[in-house]
Amino acid sequence: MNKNKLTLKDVALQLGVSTATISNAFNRPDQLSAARREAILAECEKIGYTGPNKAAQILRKGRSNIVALILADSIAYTVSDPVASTFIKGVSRVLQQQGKHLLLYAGDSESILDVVDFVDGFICYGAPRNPKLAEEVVRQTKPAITVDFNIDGLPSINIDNEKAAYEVASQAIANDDHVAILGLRLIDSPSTCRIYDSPLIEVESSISHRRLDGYIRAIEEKGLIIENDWIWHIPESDRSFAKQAAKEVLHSSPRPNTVLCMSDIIALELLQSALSLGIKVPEELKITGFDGIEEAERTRPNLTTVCQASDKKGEMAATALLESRDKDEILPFEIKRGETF
Amino acid sequence: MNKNKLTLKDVALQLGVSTATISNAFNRPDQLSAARREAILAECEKIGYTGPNKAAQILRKGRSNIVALILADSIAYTVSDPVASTFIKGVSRVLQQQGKHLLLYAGDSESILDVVDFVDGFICYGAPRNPKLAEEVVRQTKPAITVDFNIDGLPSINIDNEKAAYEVASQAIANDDHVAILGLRLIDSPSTCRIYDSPLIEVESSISHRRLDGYIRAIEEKGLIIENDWIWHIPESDRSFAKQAAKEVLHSSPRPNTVLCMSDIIALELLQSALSLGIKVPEELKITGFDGIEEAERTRPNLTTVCQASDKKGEMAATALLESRDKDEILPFEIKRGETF
DNA sequence: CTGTTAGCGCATTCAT
DNA sequence: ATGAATGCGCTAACAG
Repeated sequence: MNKNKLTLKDVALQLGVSTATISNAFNRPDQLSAARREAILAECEKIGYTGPNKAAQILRKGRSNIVALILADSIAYTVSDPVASTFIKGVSRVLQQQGKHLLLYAGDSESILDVVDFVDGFICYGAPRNPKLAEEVVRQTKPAITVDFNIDGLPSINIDNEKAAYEVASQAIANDDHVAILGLRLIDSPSTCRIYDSPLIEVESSISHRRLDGYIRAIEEKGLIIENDWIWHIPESDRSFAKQAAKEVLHSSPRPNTVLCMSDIIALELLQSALSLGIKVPEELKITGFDGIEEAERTRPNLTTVCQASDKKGEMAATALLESRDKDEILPFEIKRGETF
Repeated sequence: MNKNKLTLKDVALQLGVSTATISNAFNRPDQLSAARREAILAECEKIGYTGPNKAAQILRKGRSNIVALILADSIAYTVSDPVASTFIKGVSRVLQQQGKHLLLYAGDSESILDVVDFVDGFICYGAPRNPKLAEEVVRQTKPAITVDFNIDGLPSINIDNEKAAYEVASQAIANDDHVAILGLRLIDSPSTCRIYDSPLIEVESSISHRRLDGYIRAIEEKGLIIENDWIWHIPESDRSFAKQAAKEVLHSSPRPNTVLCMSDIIALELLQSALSLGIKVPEELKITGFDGIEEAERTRPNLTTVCQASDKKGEMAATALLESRDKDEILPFEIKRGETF
């Protein structure tokens, strides 16, 4: 038994036909008679040739069937985030169904240059932590699509974050409430803190700032105002950061009775902290979340939140990329009324 | 501006040097003077050549820097499983650090043939749902390693599941207990059920069966016996399946007062079901889990479980693959005593 | 329907 | 330290 892999040429030689015929047997059934094709494939099977070398095909065809999913953060962080992993779920479902492969690409990598040549396209899920990646995606020529943020001329998939935030806040807030906001990545700080007068970061296309806009619109519409020291910045949707923020809010005086949270993870930490302090939810504290993760339905009381169907978003992103759709999509959201107000 | 990508040849021509020199400038710094190299790289930067085409490199060098992680199940299922995603976390950390890329490969795919030619190696995390994949992994020649199961001559990474199960069970069980087991993938059934006399599946290398062995050894050592109708089969570590099983156990008579669960997800569902029925844990019901997921520490009461450091396992798997270590590893585990017994 | 040929873009001898 | 030539394994044109 020969350990050296058979090549198309070897096989052609052995079967006494030309390389093109073997190639066609595998790639273009219409180029030869079914009988001949069957015979050839059977022979190949017998001699242990499993088909044309994929590496060579990639070079030759310029297509690999690999799609890169560029994440906002490291892979490590992303796979343990329920929203992101639900998105990945949707993406992977479509890709697998279409015979495509999924390459996970960290948003804090140096560069996409080492995959751009062999990948078929890019799905960018959230603004990559390393902004250089976004620039590189624009500069290259493979199809690409962004989700939850925008890049120059690329099609994008989003929900209307401003409107969603506005709606959930509107429903939660009463005219005489004292409102606080637990925000996500609002300013450039590695730790949880009130934003005070710190400059907001990447304000243009940041979903957090759209949500902030929506919250503030709702607040002002009730005739209230919110000062910057009642707005917290949380560097990432991580439980321990969130817990810190929750603690600060609940121990600040006067204690807010309505807290708008920019993610369910944050809201759940706040909820748990509040309960363990004996604060009654929603009587003494109303809470809204954002995202609609599964865990938020399981808690008691369950969370009122903005449901965005992340898996659908993933499916849509993959589909849009594969069909090279070119227009932006705004996906619907749904306010899911729970028991936290 | 030329939209056609520059090739090594183009650049060589423009700079008036040979292609080999350009290639060496990028790949083999020792083959030319530092000064010359710098000059060439600078020129390349200026004319917009970002380096040798990776697709061509894959063919030429036979290396892509892509590692395939073959999962037991679909990607969709796997990313939302806390144990698996923790494992991925560990893998990805090492890969990123080594400049390797991660291709997620579903265990229910048809075949690995369409990636085997360009991938640098395989990490197989759990026995793939499609057993053909495991065979294909053996037959091919790229480095490969298995985790949580075994394949023929491949190195593997495991914990001693039998011993871990034995230890946690030993600690939990008292001499006059009535014990039940909530098992995972014990028989070939798509739904939750007691195993009765159904034939056990893939008994040899299945971690579930090793755990079962350990549980039973502990039980018998206490002078007890467990009948097959007190052992449940749960098709996958999924909350709704687990909830069903929990319900069955808690409503069976006589109700067991000790339940050994083969995953934390299962244990957590049981815990929650028990509490909502007003059953006191651990006074009326002792529960053990398996895995040591984060959520199991957060619950009240928190779970007594077998902690296996899945992220370390992932790191170890990636490292072992990249360094082509050839021997099996048995990783340590730790019984984490919580409040559920 | 089949065979011949010319690259895809590069890395690596082997000369110089 | 450098340049010319060879082929990694395949596919798409084209010719027959």
